[in-house]
Amino acid sequence: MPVTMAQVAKLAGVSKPVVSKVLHGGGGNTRVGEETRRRVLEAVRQTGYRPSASARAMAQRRSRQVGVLVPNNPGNRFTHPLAYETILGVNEGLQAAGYVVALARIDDVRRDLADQSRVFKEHVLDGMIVLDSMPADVERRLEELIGTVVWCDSNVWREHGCLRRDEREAGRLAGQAAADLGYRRITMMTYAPPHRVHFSALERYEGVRGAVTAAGLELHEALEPGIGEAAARRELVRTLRPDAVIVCNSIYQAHAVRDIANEAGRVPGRDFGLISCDDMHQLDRMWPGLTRVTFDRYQMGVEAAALMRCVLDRGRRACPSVRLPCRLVAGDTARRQPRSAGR
Amino acid sequence: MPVTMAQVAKLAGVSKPVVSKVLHGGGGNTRVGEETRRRVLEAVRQTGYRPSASARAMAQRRSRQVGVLVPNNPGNRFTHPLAYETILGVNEGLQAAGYVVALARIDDVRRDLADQSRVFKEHVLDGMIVLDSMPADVERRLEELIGTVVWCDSNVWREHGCLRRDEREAGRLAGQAAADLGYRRITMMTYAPPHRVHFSALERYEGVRGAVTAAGLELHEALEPGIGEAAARRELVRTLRPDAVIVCNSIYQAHAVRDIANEAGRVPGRDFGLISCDDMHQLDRMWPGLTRVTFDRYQMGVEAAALMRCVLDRGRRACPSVRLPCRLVAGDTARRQPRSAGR
DNA sequence: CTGAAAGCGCTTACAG
DNA sequence: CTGAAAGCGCTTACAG
Repeated sequence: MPVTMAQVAKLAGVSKPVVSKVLHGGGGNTRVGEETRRRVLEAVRQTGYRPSASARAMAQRRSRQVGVLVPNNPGNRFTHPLAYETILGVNEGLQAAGYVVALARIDDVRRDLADQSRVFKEHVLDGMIVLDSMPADVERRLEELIGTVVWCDSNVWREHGCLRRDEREAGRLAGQAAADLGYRRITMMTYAPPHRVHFSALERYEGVRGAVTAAGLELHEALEPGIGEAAARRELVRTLRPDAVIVCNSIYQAHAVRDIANEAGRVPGRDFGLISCDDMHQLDRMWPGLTRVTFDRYQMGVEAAALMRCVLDRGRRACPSVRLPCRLVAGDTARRQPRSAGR
Repeated sequence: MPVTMAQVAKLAGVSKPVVSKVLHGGGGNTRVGEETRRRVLEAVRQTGYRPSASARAMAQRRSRQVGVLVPNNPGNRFTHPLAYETILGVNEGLQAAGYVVALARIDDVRRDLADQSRVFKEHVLDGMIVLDSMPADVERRLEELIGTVVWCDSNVWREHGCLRRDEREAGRLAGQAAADLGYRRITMMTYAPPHRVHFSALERYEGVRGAVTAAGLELHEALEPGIGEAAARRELVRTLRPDAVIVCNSIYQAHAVRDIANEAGRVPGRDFGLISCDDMHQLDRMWPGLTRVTFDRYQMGVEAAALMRCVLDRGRRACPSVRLPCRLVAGDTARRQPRSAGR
């Protein structure tokens, strides 16, 4: 049997409210005699008392628990691994404020109420941070189930309570770099669109295109070849030339392109240019030289946590949405091209 | 104000215990009249009632909440990204059994009680799944704070309640492959040891060495060059020959080696052999051709969840530790070598 | 099969 | 500055 507050109170020779005040100062009348406080803390120490979160939650009618909803498409149980960086940032930002972070996955929301996760079926969360985009019906459902939602890196974008990287700027930086370095042929890798396109793909594309056409160049497009698509892979290899640069949407795409190139004995930076609109942690070890737009996803998580606290403490209206900046990292997979015509 | 069980009971014209029984059947005397049950469910539907997790937790003295502890070394806030795969598996396995998964990070345990995370400071968890190894003092502390701990992919290994990949076998498979393919010079990449070496590094090394020496070959070793270490990188490149193979410990290391090679215009599979003892999700997109030992980390999470449920339901003694298998994926970064001497 | 009562361990007004 | 009481929303024996 764990130690209870009543036991601590008894040992300290005070009442429960006093113990409660000593442990969770703040609120209006926090004043407790110096001597009393000492006795209470000593009793806590002696007994090894640890409060019961559920009792507190019940009395206060708030769990001090925030959920993080991660995407989990049926058919791909492990979508969007980069979300983990953000999750850890969220954890840092929330736990520092006394919140516990609970994990939830998108499938949970879609199932019928009967076999839903407790995160949705019961009242467990004070709020939910949604990472990445969700199907529209899920988004609607969420706001009913959980009062307080913060949308992070999601297609949902409103005046308040949302958070995003400036994806258009990411695209612009990548496109600008391609043009500035003097590449003649700029190709952006695109995806075959899934059910619903993530806003970042559109924004990045617009950003790249804007910068490239502003430089008076044409933007080519190419679909990322699948693993088994030998013909498409060969086709891609054919476009790889020293004065051609591939602009990738994601880091996975960049890896895939390097792999396809390597397979044909080609190396980025030497045989063709390669720029990624996105980044990932550990890249400094895996591929430090990749020319890319970098962005601190962990920090995004920390900011999402701050936004959630704002919404929880001061209401949604008080918390304007945030757009986070990004910057270019010059690497060696895209290099300055020799001037073509006489200077 | 959320709907309460009392309101549901009133609307259905029954008492609270009846509602409780209808909603959470099981236990001894679950029998409720068919008509009564119908009325209750109808009332639940009409009111949109959702139980309060904390009230239930308090009455039952269990939170139905399990923590996942992830490593988070000071100085590297984002250690071990692969853990995310396991976390999602844990989530799947536990939420299906009605548990909520909470995240915790190692730093939380080390700090003084005063500013610890609530996950440790209060009673919030029924149990904790530890992913990866923790400093020894943390491990000791954990068992005091949380009664029920499951060790997953950790240096802690006992008769009961632990879970690991068979790392020795992973090394053996990699070493065996290197030898079988006919490479003359086999080099294993090692790390400069950190504070405390993860068991997998030792086991993999032993596995590789066993297989290589059994084949009558010598196992060379090399330290993974850091990013700035130009001399070491050149040195590594010098050892790259068509009849030489590099065996990497981790997937990050494999990427790093490929990067160093590419920098010098070398390509794995053509100019030298490359085998990884480890794998990661999304590799099928990033680097499908890498010859490697594969292992389903997500599944490990699912199994860790099962182990936790076992420990929670039937006690530690009833749950023997588990060692998970792995297998080789033949890729194209390591190829069969031409026979040297006459056949 | 169903209901009334007690209790889980806290916090929050409310008196002193 | 401190204590006694009521209440948070459930579940668990215990009677009927």
